Amino acid sequence: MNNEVRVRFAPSPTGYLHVGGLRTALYNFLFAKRNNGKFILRIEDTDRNRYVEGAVEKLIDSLKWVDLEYDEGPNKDGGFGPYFQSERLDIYQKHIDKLIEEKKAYYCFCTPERLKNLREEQQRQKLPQAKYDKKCFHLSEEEIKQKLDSGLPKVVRLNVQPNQTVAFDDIVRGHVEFNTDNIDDQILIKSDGFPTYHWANVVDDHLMKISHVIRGEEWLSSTPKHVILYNYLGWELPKFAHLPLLLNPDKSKLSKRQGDVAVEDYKDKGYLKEALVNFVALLGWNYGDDKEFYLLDEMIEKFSLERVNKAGAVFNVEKLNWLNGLHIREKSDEELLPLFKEELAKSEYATNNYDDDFLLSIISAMKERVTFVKDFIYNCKYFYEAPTTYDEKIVKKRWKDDSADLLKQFLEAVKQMKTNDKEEWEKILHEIVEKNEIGFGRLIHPVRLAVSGVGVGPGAYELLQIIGKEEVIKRIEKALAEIPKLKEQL
RNA sequence: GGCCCCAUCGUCUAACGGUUAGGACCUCGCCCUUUCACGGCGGUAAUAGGGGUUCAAAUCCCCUUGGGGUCACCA
Repeated sequence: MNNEVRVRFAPSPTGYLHVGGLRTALYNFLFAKRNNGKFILRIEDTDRNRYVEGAVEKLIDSLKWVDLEYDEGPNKDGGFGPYFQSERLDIYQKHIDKLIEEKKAYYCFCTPERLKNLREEQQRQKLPQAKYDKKCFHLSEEEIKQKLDSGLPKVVRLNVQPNQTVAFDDIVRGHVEFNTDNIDDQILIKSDGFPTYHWANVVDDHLMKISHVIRGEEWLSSTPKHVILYNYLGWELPKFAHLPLLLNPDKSKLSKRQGDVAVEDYKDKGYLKEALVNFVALLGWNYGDDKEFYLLDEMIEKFSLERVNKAGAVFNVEKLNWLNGLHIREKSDEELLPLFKEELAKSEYATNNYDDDFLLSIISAMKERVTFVKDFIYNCKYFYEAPTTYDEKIVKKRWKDDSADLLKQFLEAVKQMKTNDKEEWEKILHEIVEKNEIGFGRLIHPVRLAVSGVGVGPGAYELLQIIGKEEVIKRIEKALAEIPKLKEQL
């Protein structure tokens, strides 16, 4: 027996990677890397009714996007494959036969109708819990053989012994106990021959030598069934760690109804993978200090299951936004450039060919004041095109009686400019301010308005430099013609 | 409803018997500043309630309340 850490992320391919799934995958990944173990991806596709075209690919793409590369899994055999449960049917069958032989599991031929009636009857009697009545467990050998031969639809159920205590120790929750009276004879093999989650999961975790089962809390109440199975099979129990749930703002389990839940939604909205991962990691885990900015490698160094919280955590987008801005600011301009170009390609300016120096100068000017990479476009459209309107509030507030005259002086000075250096912009601005003996804002505000159409943005010298001499001249001439008229109307 | 899990500012969390209950997001104020931001400083804001145990309880135990999960031939 070796004690290599092997963990798995075992999603069912329902179409996309849920952010809750991302957190589960992340903790598995961090735990594996922290302990020099293996992170395995296993696809739990045992429900053929829920088959979704392309879901596995999307799942893998999302995992790849956030840099959670698996060590073993689809197209990456580590000797424990296949990693699709739908390709392991014979394995589940082989092990179930042994269980049936030992009466630890049994065939059940009850029809869905009978099951439905049974449940309804139990509800009518206000029984504390609806459970299968074990009818088929009491079938004689002959009856079973006869029904089997006749090809009746059948399932295989777990034979749960009455009134026993099933206990296990959970790394995040501690000691947990259940009484088997509250546990149903779970179906292990469905009538279509496919295993249920419970059966496939236990068999695979054992065969794939999974050392730690790290999954969402929604699995806690079915864990005793799994424990019973491990015991029946004589297999060693893995360590369990049930993670707190991710919650909607109203504290219910995070759902699509109340916002975006797919990783790709966040990607599309322009979140950085680093920010999403950082954020989701902190939903249920912290190292014990005040650090909140994390890159994947730093998390690997510090992660431990012992410091995972028990209580569910509300997925709070505002903090995610803050982290996104933080991660943008932590990246170099050069790192940001390709991300910026991606957004540009999706924008109305896609067909324009901007050179890197221009884009880099926008990044440098705007980096401190954005939340998203796409803000490099939409928060400062004046870098890409001349303003078509002027912010009325700013016109009202900043356009004074002498503004037109000052702008004219500025225009003349601009026309004389020899370079497009920041220093020269600064110089001519200051000369006009001194000559007219006015405050700096008196000139700067009208200039900003004329050139950008708005009252906010980066520093004036940078602004002018990025827009450039020729364009500044055009914009000021236009503003001179339009703003005074606008001012009159207000 | 049965079973199980959980419970510190609005939100994410720290404090693993002894702290003026700390940090972050949000929000508000001030500073920086040509604007908006960034940044800095400061404010508002929490141990769900009740019993125990203890010299001492947010922390341990019990009850109540509240929230959540789960009770499928879905995972």
